[in-house]
Amino acid sequence: MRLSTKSRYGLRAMLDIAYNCGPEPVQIQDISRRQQISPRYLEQIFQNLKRAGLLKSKRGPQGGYALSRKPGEITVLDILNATEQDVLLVDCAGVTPKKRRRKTECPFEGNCVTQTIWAEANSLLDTLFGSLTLQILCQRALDMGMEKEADNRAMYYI
Amino acid sequence: MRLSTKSRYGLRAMLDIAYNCGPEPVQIQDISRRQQISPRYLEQIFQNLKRAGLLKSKRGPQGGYALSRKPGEITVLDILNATEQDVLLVDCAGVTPKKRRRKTECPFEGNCVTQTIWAEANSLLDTLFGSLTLQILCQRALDMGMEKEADNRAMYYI
DNA sequence: ATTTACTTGACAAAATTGGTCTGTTTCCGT
DNA sequence: ACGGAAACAGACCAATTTTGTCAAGTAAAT
Repeated sequence: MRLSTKSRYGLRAMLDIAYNCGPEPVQIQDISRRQQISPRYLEQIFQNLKRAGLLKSKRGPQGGYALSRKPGEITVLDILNATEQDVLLVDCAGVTPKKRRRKTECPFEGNCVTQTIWAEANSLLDTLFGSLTLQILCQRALDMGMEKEADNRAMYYI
Repeated sequence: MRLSTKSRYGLRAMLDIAYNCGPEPVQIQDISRRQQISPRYLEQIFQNLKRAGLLKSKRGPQGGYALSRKPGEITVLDILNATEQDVLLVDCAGVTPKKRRRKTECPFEGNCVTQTIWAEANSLLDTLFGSLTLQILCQRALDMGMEKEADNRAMYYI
């Protein structure tokens, strides 16, 4: 019952972009440096986020990644869905798991009390994560006094 | 972010005991048969539950396991804590993980926005699971019309 | 053209999960 | 007292997942 690092890193990275950058694209390197995440691994995570339509990318010099929607329109749930392959606590509780794994079909399908519990837990988490947008997180970061690093890549070329 | 089978099986087994049996001990075999769980594996799970003080055992013939407290005094959270080694979604969000693993110390300890989110989620789950007792689950099972198998082991010796 | 950066996908070490097996200890009924 | 029924302890193992790394390409901008 642990979140994968992909999810944790993914959220950190997305928040980093929302917090530090405007609509212009940021390079992997920058995020990697600020968030202390291996650039290779970040690439991989960003692929997931891109496929999910949360990021858009631009190639070539001065390229990079940018949010494809406004921070207020991206929820933590969106990000988790993109990075976690099992968002649900338990297979049998959800209607449609992304991977139809179900190798061990539960023999008590339908009349299982414990199922109802896991379903409750899932819906609780969905509600929470679905209500948290990147905008809200940015606000919190501001309140916590997290310093904002201006997007001054040029600085490194002086 | 999935629950281990130990937790799921553990809860099913505990509910089974609470639902089907009185204070007299039940054998692994019976639960195994009713819940379709490998007896060997169940043994292992029951060790955890026993160490956590949720089950008491009796050896020898007519031995078995029984709840060590009343069903109203055992919560789902108790069971998860006993069977899951990581109840928390994320290491850095909890004060005291059972295993002090922390190999990858988070570089943003303390001033990390995402931490607050995981902490919120954890506390939400704790509240839910902590409020659900075996008694409540038994009631639900009754309401769902789950048939109760009387503890008639003698039946098999006719 | 060349530089820069994204893309794809193979590879792999390490941890975890899910489960079995062997043997030991304890206790009950006869 | 003794034989068997059960719990107990712990080693063991295969499969999967996680957490990455690496190399070789491909697209875009200058």
